[in-house]
Formats: sequence, structure tokens, C-alpha cells
Amino acid sequence: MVIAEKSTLADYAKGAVTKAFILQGAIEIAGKEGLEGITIGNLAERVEMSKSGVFAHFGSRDELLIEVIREYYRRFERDVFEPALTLPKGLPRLRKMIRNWIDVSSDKNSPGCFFISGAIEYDDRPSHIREELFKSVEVWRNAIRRAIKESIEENQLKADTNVEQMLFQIYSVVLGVHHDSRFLKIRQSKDIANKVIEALFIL
Amino acid sequence: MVIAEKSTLADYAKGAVTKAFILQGAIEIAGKEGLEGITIGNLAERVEMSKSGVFAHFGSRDELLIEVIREYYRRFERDVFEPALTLPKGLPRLRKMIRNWIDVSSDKNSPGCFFISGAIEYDDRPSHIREELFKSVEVWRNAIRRAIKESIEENQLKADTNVEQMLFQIYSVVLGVHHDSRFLKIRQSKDIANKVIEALFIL
DNA sequence: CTTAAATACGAACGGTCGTATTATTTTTTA
DNA sequence: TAAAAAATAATACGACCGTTCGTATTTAAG
Repeated sequence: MVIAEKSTLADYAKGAVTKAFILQGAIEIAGKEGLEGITIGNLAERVEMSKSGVFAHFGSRDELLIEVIREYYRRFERDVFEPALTLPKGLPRLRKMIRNWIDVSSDKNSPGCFFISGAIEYDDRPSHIREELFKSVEVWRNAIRRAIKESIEENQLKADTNVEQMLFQIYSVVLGVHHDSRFLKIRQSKDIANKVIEALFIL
Repeated sequence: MVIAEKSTLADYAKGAVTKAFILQGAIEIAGKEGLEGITIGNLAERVEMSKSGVFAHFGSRDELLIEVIREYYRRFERDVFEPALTLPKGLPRLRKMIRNWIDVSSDKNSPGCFFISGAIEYDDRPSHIREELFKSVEVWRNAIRRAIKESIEENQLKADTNVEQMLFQIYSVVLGVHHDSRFLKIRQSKDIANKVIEALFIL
């Protein structure tokens, strides 16, 4: 099945449409219950299919979770990373990346950042799922690293900025806003987070 | 059963000893698999008892998890908070509290900080377990708040220090070191974290 | 229009889950 | 040391887990 030759979504093989629909349901479950909260049973119920019907699309629960992570990664790229590319290299772009990330991490209507919740769920559990998650996180971290370096090159960050430390600080702030807004339900955590980020960026 | 009247551990009612042993096993499981990774079955296997024998000590899985959280809280208090009380009020004490916290959060031989992993596991799941966890976290956060305020009073932190923002920044750094050392397996994350904390404390 | 392939379903499997009930053993008390 | 109490085990239950299998239905291709 060569999807690329088809023109509109409606022309896709039915299976691909259904699969996308299932993945959407899975992401919604994971947003509330975590990736480990996805079971074939509750997912089948949500998408109103039989367990075996859902299962057939993936072959195993592990493969399902891996595809969920891949799909989430695509959305993260689309919603968080790519919109920042419209801004010029350097600090403007870096700032936009982080602001977008803070938005998805603190917004209670979004499923929350799987890179963050997944990191806790799989921190001590070697598995293919962990590997897939790790890969996604590393790609994202490399994008941040690059944006930091470009900000230095553009003289928008101090020349002696320690890239790894800056990355640590940025990542920590987003972990913080995720924690405070989701677990503690602190409403103004997003504002504090953005303030702390701006302080990091003062030359 | 008035435990306080007994003199040595061996004199305790057998049930209390067994219960403590079970809780120890539960904490070890939770350190690897998370609190939700504790099941009556795998716990019974670990402590070499029957499921029903383990179960009888708690009456329900929820109650078991709540007691695990209480026991973890006691240990946290003992290992992280109380040792800092030997230092004088203000920055020395605050610094020690955070250093101890960073230690338990980054040490791969310790079970990791349940305040952090639990916050993710129960961020969107109202339950008695979540409430118990929330209570513990709030007590700890209040201890940090107080130490920050005392540092301000001692003129060791700027007079216009925003307490909530400082708390956010401290908490974020520990979330960061937990993430980097446990999920990403970055060895030097503890050093970076301590460096960032020190930078926060420069007047 | 026929037919092969893709898709979905229902039923069932061996396991594990938390929990309740009943029985047995061990410990404490009188 | 016998009786009472506490602790542990044995067994069973219904629910759900991921997965397999055979079959029906729907879709796409010839």
C-alpha cells in the first residue's frame, strides 16, 4: 500500500484511517493515565471496536505504544518545534521553542508532554518503549542545543555560556511547570516559568 | 498494642515487624517500577509470603500504598530534612536540605524520590493515594519555604527575593537532576544541579 | 460482477489483578 | 499450660490483561 500516491485522506486505505483514529484515542488515554494506562481493552472501548480489531493493527501492545510515541513525536514537532522555525535563528527562535513547550506542558486540556511523563514511567525499565522514548527526547534536546549555540553565535547569549548547563536549566524549568500545573494545580506556574526562562536569557 | 512501651525491636509484636518488612519490600519495588508497580502478588513474592498474608496487614491495596507513602515520608524526613537541622537557620540549613534532596534524587541505588515520581503517576488521578502524596509534598514545600524566608531574614538572600519563584526554581532543579540521572543516565547531572543551586543563592 | 485481500469481530486461552472467606498455624495472654 | 488472639495461609471469585484463532464482513482490484 503506497499511501503517497493517494491524494486525499478519504482516499487512504480504510485501515490507515482507522489506525490513525485508534492512535488518537490512545494519546487521549495516555494523557490522563500515562502511557502505561493504555490497555487494549480500554482503548477498544474508547474507539468502539473489539479488542481483537484494535490489536490487529499493531500486532502487540509494545508495538502499539511505540507507534503512540512516534505519533506524539510528530505532533510535538508540528506544534512545538516547527512554528519556531518562522522566527530568525538565535534567541527569538529558542525563546519561541521553549514558550511553545511550556504551553503544551502546562495546558490542562492537552495530554501533557509525553517526553516528561514517559521519562518517569520508564526511567528504570529497559524496553523497546523506553528506547523509542529516549530517541525522541534526544532529538528534541539536540534541537534545543543547536538553538542555544546559535544564540551564542548571534551574540544573544554570553560567549562563555555553558551549553549543557543552559540545557539543564531550560529542561528543569519545563519539568517544573509540568509538575506545578499538573500535580499541584498551581495556575500561575506558567507565568513564573516564563519569567525564570527570561532571566536565563539576560545577557 | 502500645509499641512505645516495648524496649527492643525483637520485643515488638510479630505483626509490626512483618509489616515493616513488607513495607520495605514495597518501597524497593516502587523504586524500580513506581508506586503503581506495587501489586499484592509481586510484593508477596518478594517478601516470600502468601498474597493473603500480605493483604491481611493492610486491608486493601489503596491502604497499602498510603502506608508506603507515609513510610517513605518518614524516611525522607529522617534522611533529608532532619540532618539539615544541625546547621544554623538560614542559607546553611537551606543549602543542606537541597543538597540532601539532590543526593537521594540522583543516587541510583536509592529508590528515587517518590514525591517526584508519584507526582507524575497521580497528576490526573484523583484518589486517596494522590491526596496522601499531595500532603507529604506540601509539608516538604512548606519546609523549603520557611528555610527560604529565614535566609532572607538572615540577609543571606536578597530582601526582595520572591519566595514562590525561588521555591519553583529549587524544585525545578531537583526535578531536572532526577530526570537527567535516572532517565537519561547522565552521570554529571548532580554536579550541574549543585552548581545551578549555588548560582541561585548568590546574593 | 467476481474474487481475492484487507479488515473487524467473537470467543476463548492462560495469567494476574484485588479481594473475600475459611482454615490453620503461631504468638501472646491468663 | 490451656485458652484467646493474632498472624498467616489456602482457596476461590469475578474482572481484566495481552494474545490467538477461526470466521464473517467489508473493501479494493481484476
